[in-house]
Amino acid sequence: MITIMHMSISKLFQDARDTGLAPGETLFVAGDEVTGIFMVRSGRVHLQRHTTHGAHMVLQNAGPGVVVAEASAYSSRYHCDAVAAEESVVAGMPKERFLSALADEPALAESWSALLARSVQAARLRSEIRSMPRVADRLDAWLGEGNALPERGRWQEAAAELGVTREALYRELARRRVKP
Amino acid sequence: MITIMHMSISKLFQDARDTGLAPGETLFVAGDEVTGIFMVRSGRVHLQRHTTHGAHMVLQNAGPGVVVAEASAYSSRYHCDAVAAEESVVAGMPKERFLSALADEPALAESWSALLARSVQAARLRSEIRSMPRVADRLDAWLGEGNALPERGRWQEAAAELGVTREALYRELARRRVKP
DNA sequence: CGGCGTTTTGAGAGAGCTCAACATCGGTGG
DNA sequence: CCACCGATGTTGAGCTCTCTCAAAACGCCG
Repeated sequence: MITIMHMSISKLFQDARDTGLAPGETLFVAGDEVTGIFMVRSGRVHLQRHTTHGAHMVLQNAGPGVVVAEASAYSSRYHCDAVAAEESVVAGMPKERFLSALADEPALAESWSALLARSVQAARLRSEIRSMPRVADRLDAWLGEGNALPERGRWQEAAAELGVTREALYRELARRRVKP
Repeated sequence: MITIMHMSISKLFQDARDTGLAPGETLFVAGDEVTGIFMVRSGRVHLQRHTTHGAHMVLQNAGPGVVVAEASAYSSRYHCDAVAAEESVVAGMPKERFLSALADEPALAESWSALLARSVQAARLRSEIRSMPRVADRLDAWLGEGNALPERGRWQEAAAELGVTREALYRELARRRVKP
């Protein structure tokens, strides 16, 4: 069932305009007007917000088939930044066209609602993970949710997603290597 | 506009069945089958999950007019517990009836999607708050978001919502009383 | 080889968590 | 009215853990 729902939203983006993104390239930043809705075709796009002193926190990790910043469809301006974590391609379509398509097709609207509902659960899970004080607990909960540690050279991204400093994650990983 | 969207979902619950909840009474627990959708009429219902050693964490603070566990509409079973934080009344309607009403009325479906979108933003904000290491920062961010400290006798609830221990919140409040 | 970014490791300080004692308040029942 | 009781608020001391600053060791690529 989930696959079917996923398919119908994907189909809506079939004839959308594709754009390539280089690693680190930004799709939009907080404050920008919301004119389009984007779906990741390949690669990975991070929805993030800046904290104090330059550090950034990941609020959504959008892989292939995932809509970036779903919640912005009903806002006039973005609340976060979106940047490509790697070489990516995103499909974009005008917000008005997207919303009218939902209004015309009830089945599509239901798929969209179900997708938003899963985003709510994902975001709540993230907040649950981040309220754990110990890095070890956060990592366990994150790994237990189907997430996997990225390849070497990208561990910092995992740290940002867990809401901890790089050093703290490195130490935890070292601790696990010697004493699992 | 927000008010209008809010109204239409509320109207859907006009002829729903009301149930009273005593303080501390549970509406449902994690694992229960999702048979109905609930909206808070009066009082306050907390959506929460148990952590280790009995402490609980608030994932949603549903006041009057707010739908409890919106994300569960597309799940077969609940992922969290819902308990009344105070004397409350909730309106419940069968899940099938709720979903078919959305399918029949496009305007209603759009309101529902917009409501889910706001829940996503709220949950993301919560995760942002909880990834702050200092209690003072969490409290500031929480207060800056329209939240207010509850009356005396319910400060622990605020602590649960901020994801900190009671003592930590008490100390921070004491710190602010003497040196604002 | 020489940068540049990532990974590793060290040391110190800060802040929350835990356990614990005690005060305060509200309600109950003798 | 007062003693008792439970829950909430308050404060203290110690521990643990992360954060911060800092300095290396790798690893990759021009």
